[in-house]
Amino acid sequence: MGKDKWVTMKDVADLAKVGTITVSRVLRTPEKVSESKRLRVQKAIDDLGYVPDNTAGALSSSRSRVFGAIVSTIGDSVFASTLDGLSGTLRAAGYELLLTSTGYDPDVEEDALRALLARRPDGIVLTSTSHSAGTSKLLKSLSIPVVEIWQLPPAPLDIAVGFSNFQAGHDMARHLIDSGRKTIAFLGGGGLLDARGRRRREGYEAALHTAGMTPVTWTDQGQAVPPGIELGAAFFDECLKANPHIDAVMCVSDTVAVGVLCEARRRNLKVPGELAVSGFGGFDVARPSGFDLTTIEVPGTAIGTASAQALLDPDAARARKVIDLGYKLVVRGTT
Amino acid sequence: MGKDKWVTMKDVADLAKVGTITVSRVLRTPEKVSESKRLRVQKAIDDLGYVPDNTAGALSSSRSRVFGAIVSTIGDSVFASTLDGLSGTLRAAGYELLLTSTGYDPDVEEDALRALLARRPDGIVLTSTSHSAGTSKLLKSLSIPVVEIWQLPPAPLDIAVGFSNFQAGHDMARHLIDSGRKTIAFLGGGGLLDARGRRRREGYEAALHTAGMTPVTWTDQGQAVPPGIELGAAFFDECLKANPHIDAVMCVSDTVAVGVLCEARRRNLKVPGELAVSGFGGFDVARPSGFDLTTIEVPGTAIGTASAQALLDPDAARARKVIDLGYKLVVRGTT
DNA sequence: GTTTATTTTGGTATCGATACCATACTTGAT
DNA sequence: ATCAAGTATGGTATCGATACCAAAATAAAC
Repeated sequence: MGKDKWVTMKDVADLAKVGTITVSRVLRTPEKVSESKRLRVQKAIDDLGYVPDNTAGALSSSRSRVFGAIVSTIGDSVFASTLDGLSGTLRAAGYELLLTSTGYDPDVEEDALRALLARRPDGIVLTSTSHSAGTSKLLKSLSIPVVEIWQLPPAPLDIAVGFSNFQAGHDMARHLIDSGRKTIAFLGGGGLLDARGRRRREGYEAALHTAGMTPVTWTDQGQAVPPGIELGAAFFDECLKANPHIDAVMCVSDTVAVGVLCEARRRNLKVPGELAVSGFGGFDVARPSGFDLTTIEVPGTAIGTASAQALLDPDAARARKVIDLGYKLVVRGTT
Repeated sequence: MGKDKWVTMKDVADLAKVGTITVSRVLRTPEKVSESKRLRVQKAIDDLGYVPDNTAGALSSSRSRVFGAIVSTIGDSVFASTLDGLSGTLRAAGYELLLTSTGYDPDVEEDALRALLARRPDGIVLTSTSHSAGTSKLLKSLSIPVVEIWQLPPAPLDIAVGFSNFQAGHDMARHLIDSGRKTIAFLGGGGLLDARGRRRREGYEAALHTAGMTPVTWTDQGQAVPPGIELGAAFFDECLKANPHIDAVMCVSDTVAVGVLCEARRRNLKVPGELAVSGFGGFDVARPSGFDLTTIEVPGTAIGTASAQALLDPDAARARKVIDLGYKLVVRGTT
């Protein structure tokens, strides 16, 4: 076992023959310390292998230099790119990321938030935009920046970074309508758990409504996890039984779309001749699958870096309030 | 905006007419407090909306209830499942996870570690097993558990959780040899960055050597990121030019294997008739791709939960030192 | 050379919870 | 009724860094 004693700032100060506060300044605001002392202190730090204690610093300065993030799952590749962007940008600025996942259980969110707040973070990132009453109350009482990412909420609590799922769903539906499809179904996005998918579906419904068409949606209300490939195939199978003359399927995600495409291939349906298929995501399973899927590409990493900047400079971000990074409708071979 | 004042433990104690220490005990060791006082304190906590300050608690108890993790990238789906397992198990035990990514830059590791140690974590998880001299020195001087995950190192610093990449590479090569392949190439795993992939390749080389066969490896030494699908296809293309009579390709990852399979399809090579292809990973792109890929499945989530347990009960874990969770050779349609 | 502005430096109180020790209060046994 | 053993409770010092203010050193201005 190693030594249990940490070198303290006082040890460094004594060795360098300065006051502790000077050591503190060398680390935080080196430009305010004369060169000679700065070098002496730096040498003492190196010699002793001093590692500052931020828990103490956080207590006295009430700035923890930590940001908290609450995501549904880390494994969800959607958030993974965002987290990379976030963590990278924050680390470069000397901050750390405290990560909590709720595992798609909305009841966990408030608990997770309380646990996070106990660490007195300098800011919080949330990936969900609908919160329980307790959560909202808690968030509103905070004086730290709160950044809601991915889905742009109608009334952001503080700062929002993302894009409009509704608009994206609407655009994709328009694309299918404009390319002459007559019966367009929507698969997935039913669960209350996934507000983002639901908004996409609502965009789809609005577009069809405007065009005088009847929405056909197929979803498993009770799902506890986001639908996978198998589920996509099954949805499509059932959906086709109920509505045989469907000529386009808009999917809540690329994963579901790949399932549909597999099932379509099995049935020898010509894509896009007899059936158009679209996805959503643009960076997960679509490319490796080899299906040349029409999809909506979302700016995952950009959301990460933009929200990091919002956390680091909340006033600048608050001036904009809602930072819409848009998305890209990528038309490829399946429509 | 909002109020800037946090409710303190003293406020709760005053309202409940008890000492601060009793409030502390209600939160940490409720069984040591009489029922009447416990209820009174609990009510005061709820009424005031008290959120404890763990930064203060960490300072006085020198237990931060935070664990640190250093990963190469969060986005890498390989670690994502592990992180989910880790974070989930830790949160259930009342701990938080401080996450840092090095972005495949080994020089960053020591910096990241220092930054992490400044938060005085109760334990550390590392995804890399070869460390700089400075990093090793730092790690050895710690009295907290250090868990190295994924690749089992020959000499673990403290506790190791994972499986043997060498053994896995060896097994897969044996499988190809046993099924009668004569010229087996290995794609990828060359970069110094990816110690895990390199170990797989070394296992492959050992197996071929034992069988009296000549290894054919193809890799881009200078790569800064793990090879993707396109690179897999390109590797295979070049490799085939140099060695036309290859009848099996063992890939460092599923992603590379999918690239090879795409290229093989383009060239009308019969799989597995003319060419056998194997991957590694078992949970990322292989399934969605629709190729029925023979691969090695690795216990991603299990590594996460097992390392969480190791952090929470280091003494039990240290008794085993190395926790080998194994892997699964899954023979499917491509070999 | 003296005064004024500016920079550099250190002492001490403080942040909020917990450890440690001492005291008050139970309970059960004699 | 008394004492021992155990449990419940509170007072106070403490963790390590930073804020705040005051003092000292230096530079600039006349």
